Amino acid sequence: MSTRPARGGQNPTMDQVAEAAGVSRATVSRVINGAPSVDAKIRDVVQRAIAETGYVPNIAARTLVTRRTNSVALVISEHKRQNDSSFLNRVFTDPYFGRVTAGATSALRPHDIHLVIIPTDSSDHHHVVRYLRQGHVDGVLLISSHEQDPLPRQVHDLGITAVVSARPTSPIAASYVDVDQRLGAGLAAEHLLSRGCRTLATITGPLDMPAGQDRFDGFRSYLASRGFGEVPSIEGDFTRAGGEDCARRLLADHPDIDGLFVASDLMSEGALRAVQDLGRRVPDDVAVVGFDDSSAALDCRPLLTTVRQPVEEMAAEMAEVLMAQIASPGRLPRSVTFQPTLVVRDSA
Amino acid sequence: MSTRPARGGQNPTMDQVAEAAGVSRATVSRVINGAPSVDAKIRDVVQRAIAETGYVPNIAARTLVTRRTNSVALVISEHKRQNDSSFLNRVFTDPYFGRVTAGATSALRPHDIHLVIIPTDSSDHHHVVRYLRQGHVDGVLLISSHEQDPLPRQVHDLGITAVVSARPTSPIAASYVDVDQRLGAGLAAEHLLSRGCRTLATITGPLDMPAGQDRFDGFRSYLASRGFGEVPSIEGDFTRAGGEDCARRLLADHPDIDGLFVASDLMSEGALRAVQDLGRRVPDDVAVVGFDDSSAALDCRPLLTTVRQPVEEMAAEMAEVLMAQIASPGRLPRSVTFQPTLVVRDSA
DNA sequence: AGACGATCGGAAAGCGCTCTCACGACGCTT
DNA sequence: AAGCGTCGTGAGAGCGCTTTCCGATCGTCT
Repeated sequence: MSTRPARGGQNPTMDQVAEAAGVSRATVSRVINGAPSVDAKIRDVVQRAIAETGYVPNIAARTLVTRRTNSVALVISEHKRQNDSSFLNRVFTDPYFGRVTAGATSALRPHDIHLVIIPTDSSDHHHVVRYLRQGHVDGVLLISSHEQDPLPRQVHDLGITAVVSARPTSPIAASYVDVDQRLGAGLAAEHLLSRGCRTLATITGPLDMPAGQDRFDGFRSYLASRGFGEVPSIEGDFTRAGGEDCARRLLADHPDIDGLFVASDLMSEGALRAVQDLGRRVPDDVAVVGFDDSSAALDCRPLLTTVRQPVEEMAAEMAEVLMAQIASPGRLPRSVTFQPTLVVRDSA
Repeated sequence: MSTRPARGGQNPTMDQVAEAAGVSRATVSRVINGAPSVDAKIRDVVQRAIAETGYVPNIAARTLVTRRTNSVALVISEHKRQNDSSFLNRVFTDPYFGRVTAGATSALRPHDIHLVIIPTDSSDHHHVVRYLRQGHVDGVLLISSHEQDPLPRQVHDLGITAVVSARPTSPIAASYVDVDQRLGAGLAAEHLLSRGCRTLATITGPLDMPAGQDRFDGFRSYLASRGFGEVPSIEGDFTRAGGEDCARRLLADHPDIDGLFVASDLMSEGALRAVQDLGRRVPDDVAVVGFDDSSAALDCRPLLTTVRQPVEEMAAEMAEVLMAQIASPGRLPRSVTFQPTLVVRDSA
């Protein structure tokens, strides 16, 4: 910190370190990259020189020759809805993305790989694509939740190394990590049934998202397998306010509901509020099961019983798969599916 | 999209474009960088060649010579609290950061500058510092809300071009953008008084954050200037759950409160719920004024009257100042202060 | 018609790094 | 003692781009 670089405020280069240490540039490079074949004494001298000069490698130069940037992008591709001033508000308001970031970071950190977070909506895709093509990153973790999203296909066609957050809806040969959504929804249904609920209903996610669709299907098929017919349902939007609104309407139309499966914790939080505002007790009058097990589940009163999606682990796995893919480009794509679990708390 | 690059899957280089267009590499470079002295016909030919080959400039090579990356970092430096499994959860749960991102992006986009979002807590600072020193970005937008945060000073000492989100607590010569916090709190106090409230109280932000401290001070000084003495206060944590808890305790100790200033919208949301759970009507029994005017204000019932902080505009201004600083490195640091305004809705 | 300036394209030098290759020194075998 | 392999180091090419410097070409003025 004391010794500031020479060269008119510019950072010192490897040549200067080499000169200071009395060795060649190649040796400095070897020390920095941890090559094993460097004499211990020389390594010390070089390291001292590095410290003295305050040398930091210039990654542009390094990237130019290694073709590795040691960073990967986390692209959060969201769909812009109407009456949604900024999709960034949604991204920065839903705990899901924080969990993804945390999980990915934890896997990447040990390998000294940086995570570049890039939220994007459809108006923005070409910017992102350009960014990716310019070689800023070695690969992409692509969080794409919308069925119609063209980004996964684009990224794939461009030959950009990527791992997607869910099974792609169009048949492209890409690696992805997912949770068994249908199983999770079945778990919720089973639990509601087992605690004696007989008049079930569900607030689904947006049905143009695979996650919304699959959870809805999973819920219905489980009930069908147990001899139940169709149950009331209403399509939500994965937001707190939306959940509240849906619950209110659902209960207005079907006052006898005693068990409710809500396809996300955030919506559950709103739903819980509506149910209780309407004078019903939770879980005695209406039992509620959410989906996610995010921090929102703990913000609920009563505490939310919910289907746990191991988002952090899934994101970490995505990162692992991506790193493997980057290391061996010829590698065949593969998919990993995680099993959800039921977390029983107070709401059901 | 049809013509895939040659060179064994590698991206095409400028040389290949030059050959395809029948010109020299220099001319291709000029076309790409919009140099004025290129003949229109030649420019067309080159552009066609670029399209045909699917050429995308390699930014590592470009950065190496220009010493510009055309991206800036948005470093969100948060303090890790106890009982906080992941600080990322806070970052991705508070609408504030989405607004910052949106504002910065809008200013940067026209200049084709990328925003690299980097959330960090104290355990992580050296990673971030290394990232910044390696030259990944041309400058930094530093969102640092905590008084003790060493990052602003570190960044400054390292000579990294940066703009900070609030007046630095230690006296360093850095550019910053801020809102007049005290004025905003005064606005809230004035409004409560003007609508007839006489027994005021406040839920503050964390008092180790300048924002928390200043809003508290501003509120008290305004009241003092109107002849009021000390009012009940309780320190919150800028979270929804914290706000609810604080309101509950405040009202338990001081049942006669009829006007409440809550130092953030997120806390207001919780406080509003607590107040109403306790059987008080809002605003008739207790009037509530928040601070931020974020999306949370519209999630409140009743809709929240709040002090608007123009976060998007502030972030955009930060980006502008940063770009100016990058363009002319010798430029003296400057600060810009925005004025808050009162947004009257239904809660007060 | 000649000369001069303006305009435009090309050659080539590097930006800072990695990594292959060559080479000297040393220790071992035969 | 001569030959061989091994280890540690240095020299140098080259990654893909920008940019300066020059030369060529054109138009214009006297």
